[in-house]
Amino acid sequence: MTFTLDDLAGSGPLPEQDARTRVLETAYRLFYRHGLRATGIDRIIAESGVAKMSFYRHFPSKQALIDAYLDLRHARWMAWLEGRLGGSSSPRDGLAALPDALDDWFRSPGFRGCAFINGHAEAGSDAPAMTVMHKRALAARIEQQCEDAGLACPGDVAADLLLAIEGAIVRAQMDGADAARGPLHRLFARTLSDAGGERA
Amino acid sequence: MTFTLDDLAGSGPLPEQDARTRVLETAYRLFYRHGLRATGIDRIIAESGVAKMSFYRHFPSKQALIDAYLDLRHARWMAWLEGRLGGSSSPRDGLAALPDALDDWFRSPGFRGCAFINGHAEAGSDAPAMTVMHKRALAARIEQQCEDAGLACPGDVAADLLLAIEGAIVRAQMDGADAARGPLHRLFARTLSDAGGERA
DNA sequence: ATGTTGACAGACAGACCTGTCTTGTTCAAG
DNA sequence: CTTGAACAAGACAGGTCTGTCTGTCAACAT
Repeated sequence: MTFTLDDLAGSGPLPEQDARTRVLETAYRLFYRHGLRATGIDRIIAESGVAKMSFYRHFPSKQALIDAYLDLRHARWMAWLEGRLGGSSSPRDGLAALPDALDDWFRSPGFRGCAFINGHAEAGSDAPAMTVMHKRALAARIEQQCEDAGLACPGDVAADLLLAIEGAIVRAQMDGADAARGPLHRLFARTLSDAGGERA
Repeated sequence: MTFTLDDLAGSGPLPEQDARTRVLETAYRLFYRHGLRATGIDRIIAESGVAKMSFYRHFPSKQALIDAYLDLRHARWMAWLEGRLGGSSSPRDGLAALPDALDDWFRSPGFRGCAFINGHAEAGSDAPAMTVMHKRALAARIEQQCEDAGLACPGDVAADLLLAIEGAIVRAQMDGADAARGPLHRLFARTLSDAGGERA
């Protein structure tokens, strides 16, 4: 399944959900759209239609909510990647389909870059464990896909692709999806070509 | 000249400088190290040894100081790039020398990513003009270097290199310089090779 | 000598942010 | 029916943030 990543939380949370879910979904939307520091507890509480004490019953602090948000973001992002990677017939085609998948993401209405890159940038000099963890997991997943595809030097290829992915996310965030599309496709084609597959 | 980018403001500002310079240099160091929102006016004032009214005489608001900081950062970064780009004998060698230059930056003590990517991430949904401007200027400079080097499709090559540069900065920031070094060199080599030069 | 200019020191206001507490309501299990 | 858990609404405290204001001082030009 290939649901979009940022649309699904675009509208307000359903009032049918329980308090914790409403808070988390509202935080998911506001944290991603406006940033961690710029989003105050009061706004999350107001927009999720929840009492302050209900919030603090489920999340002992704002930091706990941020952690839960990043956990959820990680789970959804990896599930989205899995859907896009596994949608092709072969592991190598799955890798080759990544640029188009990312391009779809870049053009989705609520796109505002990678939540973990943004979170890391906001965190300043203190190291946020979750953001690094997400990138490590992504790197491991890409490398596994390279191994499954039988590419030469899967570690190097995965590192190259990952660097291109990060660059494309940043380019799309700052200069629009069109600025990332061409370079990302070319860099992927060259890297996969060098790794032993046929050139597109 | 190839001065480092983040070291020079590592120690406190010299008390001999005038108030505006001391404020700006302190902001340069604190904004980059801890982020824009996390750095309060009071701290900048205290660490620069300046009166609050002196600060507000030179900068009408915190946003004005942020703008001045980004201006200074842009000027210094482009000057650094110019020194690294022009240090080689030919324009093409200048491009080929970029991965090593960036690697030096990634390993410099105060490195914490690109100030403009970080600033853009902090700004949230409102568009900060300065951050986009910096990337446009960088793109134009790289493209000009590609033209000077006589490469085929200089626009495409410059876009590819720029995407690799952004990716390397993010990878180095989140996972260390070693995570960026190999992929950046390989992506540069492949791109320059495809553009008509000899392969390293 | 006197006025001007720039700077230092710090109090202060108003807004915002996190987190605690109080009060009242709903609803379901015992 | 009673009891207790989850929840809504909102006051409150303590801190921090930006930006304004009042004084004081030293250098310097007229």
